[in-house]
Amino acid sequence: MPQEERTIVKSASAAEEPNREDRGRDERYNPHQIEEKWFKRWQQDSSLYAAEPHSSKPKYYVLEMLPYPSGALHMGHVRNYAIGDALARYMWMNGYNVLHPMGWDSFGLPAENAAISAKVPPREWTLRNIANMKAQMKRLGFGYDWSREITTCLPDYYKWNQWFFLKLYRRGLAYRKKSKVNWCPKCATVLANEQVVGGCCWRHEDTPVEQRELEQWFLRITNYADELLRDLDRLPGWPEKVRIMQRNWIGRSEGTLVDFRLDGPSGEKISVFTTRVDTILGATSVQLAPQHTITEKLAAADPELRKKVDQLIAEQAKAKETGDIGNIEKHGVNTGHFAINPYNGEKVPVWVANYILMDYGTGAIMSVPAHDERDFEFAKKYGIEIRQVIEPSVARAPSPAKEVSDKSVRPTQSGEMPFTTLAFAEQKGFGKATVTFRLKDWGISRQRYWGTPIPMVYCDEDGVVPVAEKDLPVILPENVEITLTGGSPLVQVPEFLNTTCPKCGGLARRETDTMDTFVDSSWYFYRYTDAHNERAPFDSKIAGYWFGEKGIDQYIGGVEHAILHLIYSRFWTKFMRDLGLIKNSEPVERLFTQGMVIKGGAKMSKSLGNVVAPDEMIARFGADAARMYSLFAAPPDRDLDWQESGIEGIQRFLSRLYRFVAKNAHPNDAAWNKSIPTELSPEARAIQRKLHQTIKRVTDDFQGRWHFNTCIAATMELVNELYSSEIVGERASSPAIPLSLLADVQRNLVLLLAPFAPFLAHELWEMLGGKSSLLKAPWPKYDPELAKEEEIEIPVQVNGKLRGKIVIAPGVGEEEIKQRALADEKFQSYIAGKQIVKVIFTGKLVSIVVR
RNA sequence: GCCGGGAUGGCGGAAUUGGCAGACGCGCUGGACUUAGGAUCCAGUGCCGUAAAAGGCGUGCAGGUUCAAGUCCUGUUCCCGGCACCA
Repeated sequence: MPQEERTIVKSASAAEEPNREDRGRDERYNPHQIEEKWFKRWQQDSSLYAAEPHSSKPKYYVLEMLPYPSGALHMGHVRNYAIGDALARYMWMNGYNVLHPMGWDSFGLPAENAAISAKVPPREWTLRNIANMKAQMKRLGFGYDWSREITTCLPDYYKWNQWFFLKLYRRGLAYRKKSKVNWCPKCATVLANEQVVGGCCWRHEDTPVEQRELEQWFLRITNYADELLRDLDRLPGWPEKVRIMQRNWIGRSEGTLVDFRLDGPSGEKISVFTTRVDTILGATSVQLAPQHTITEKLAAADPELRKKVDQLIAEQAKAKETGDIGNIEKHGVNTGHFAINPYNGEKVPVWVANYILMDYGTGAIMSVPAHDERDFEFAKKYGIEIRQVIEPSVARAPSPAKEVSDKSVRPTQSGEMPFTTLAFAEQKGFGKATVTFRLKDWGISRQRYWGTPIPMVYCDEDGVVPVAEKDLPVILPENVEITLTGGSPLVQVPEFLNTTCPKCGGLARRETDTMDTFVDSSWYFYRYTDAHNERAPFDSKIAGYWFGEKGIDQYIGGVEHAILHLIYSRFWTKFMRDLGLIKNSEPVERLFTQGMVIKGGAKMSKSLGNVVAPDEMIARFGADAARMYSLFAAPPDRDLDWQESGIEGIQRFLSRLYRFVAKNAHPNDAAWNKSIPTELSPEARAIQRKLHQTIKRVTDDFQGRWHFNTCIAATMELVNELYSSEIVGERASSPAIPLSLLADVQRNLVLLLAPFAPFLAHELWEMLGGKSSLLKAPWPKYDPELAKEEEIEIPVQVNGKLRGKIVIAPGVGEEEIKQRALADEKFQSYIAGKQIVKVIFTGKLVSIVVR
């Protein structure tokens, strides 16, 4: 690592103190030297972070989301992995058998883009990036079990994607359908609806998505829609925020499908979905999405209408583009045709409107202006009749009752009608109760090279035929030219394309589409448990051990994956359960979503020029400081504003700690390992008390709230106390404290910091004479007796205002405390001559109320 | 527009159950050490006020409940994230 050596030299010279004898070189904290030393040692022992296959210890599976190997880690990764690593180390120290793996989500478009721009084959580019990022992770000291590393773009992994696909196909959960798909002209590929951001490609945010019709493979995630929804209630370890987002994404809605008919010789059906079939007599128009098939037909015969519809489509696209579809200025056009209300035979006008979305429900609605605000707004704008048919009318709309026309049906109470109207519809056969979901089937076909080949074959004789399991994997060919033109590059590879039919042995074509990379990440965490299995994706027993009944103990990642990745993973888990591979129904018991790393209030981005590179931070401050700062600057669930001066502060703290231990470690002294005397001087006792209070605070904040920032702050306080103490700090000429206590304080302090700054902690542990490995040294315990204060300050309020404090010994009774407060001279000016209404003591504070 | 989260000193943040607002870090000010300090150590640092005190004000804004509110309630503004006019 020549680059790092250079920085070591640089930083050493920057802090150089030529020929100063008063401070030995040993006392200066040199993170690069320390980190290099431990880096080398840890390199030599691959079993260090390995999970035990058979263990009497309780298991703990801690997982961070695997990265896409884009080339280098960014600060968001560092933060994510610093959180996970701190937790893994904490659990190791608490005696758990910890599984803490890492891998690479290594299929995907950027590799193809790199192939085009840099002329590097995707595989080579990807593997090079992986090597670089893996080195960065090791340099940062993250404790992963690399023997379980998975790389999704390699055949030993993607073979099982194909295997799963065949299972899905056999169960009818994978199917082909022709459908309009989102087409990104830049990627020259199809995007899932979920991958469209504001009408634009999620990767090319300024490229509007076009619509094309293609034959696609879909996975029937909707078969699991109800279960995916229901089980959200069984995930108390997930942030409420994420559960709500998923609930909204699934979007279950109970209502009625009603068939209107187009008035005219064709009498075509117009199905509408409504949750308020009880208002159907108030329907005064039917509204179609601009892309509706009936819209298309009517427009085909009417050039004027065609023009207007095209404009509506353009408006809708524009609104989607700006992400403002929810706020679209409503426009519509009257087709001049009518639809027949099946309930009363009434003819109502058929409109086409820009706010009706083709991809929700049936793409058509009945418009009931008196009982729906949006319909009301539209009707007012275009002068469509508003007819109230039930009580009450639309909430908050300005009294539409006034505009009820002569044709009003007598209003009934809301809720009276749905049952009878629905029953009537079902009896007459023009409507039925329906549950719709917003969730759509998962389109996984990609017209890309760098992905898992879909293991299907097209034969002129036998049609669509699955590849035989024994012939897996279908290997992705190498040396493929990537072009930007549409269609999959695999079409251009005859050796791949041309094959034989598994059924008849005749000539056949392979499927040239590859799979969405969300397939890879939907089940990767099971593979970690048994990463080298060649006969199955994983062994059920082994996965069963690590997943238990509830899944991964703790999953940590960015909130941006709250919906897609996490809902696909949940679906895949349920599917694998139904296959009999696993017992758990959910993949993740506890989920943690960390905040973003920002700089100057803005997301880090190349265009803003505010990107902070981890390598640079490591070079300047060391890995420990970089990791620790990312935990200190904010609680982990909040956004973190990266401040250079902040990480300098952390480095200062680590230096302070290092110097203290360098000066106060005396492991060869006979008194060092003796037991701590029970009788201590008040000064020594104060240090001991602070230590035990610190252990309590760090443990509580780590365990309960994950507020690593306050954990670290607590250890800072302890170090400050040590420095300012009269008996050990700089002020003390020689330590006037029992060496055994001095040893105890330092050892515990180092243990408390081990999850956050592993390099320095190991170095100091060694300096303190630690023999066993720090990694699995037991987490410190505090003694509540030793943590107890000897005197307690009780604040005293008079009429709600703080007026001073009294000092009491622990154990003094409530009455005495009240009396002491009332009698105290300090408060006489506030209470003398006034009537004391009451005195409150709550255990923390005395409150005197006077009149 | 809907859903979710947030707003606390000059800055990042702390305050875990309604009980001392501002822990810890940064920055700033002063001092010590020093040829030097951008190293290190010590002290101070919410705002107004004062020679110093006393005193007053203070958690986006306006109200409310309470002996007591950053924390609970009602209303409201702004910022961030997500989204779906979802019928």
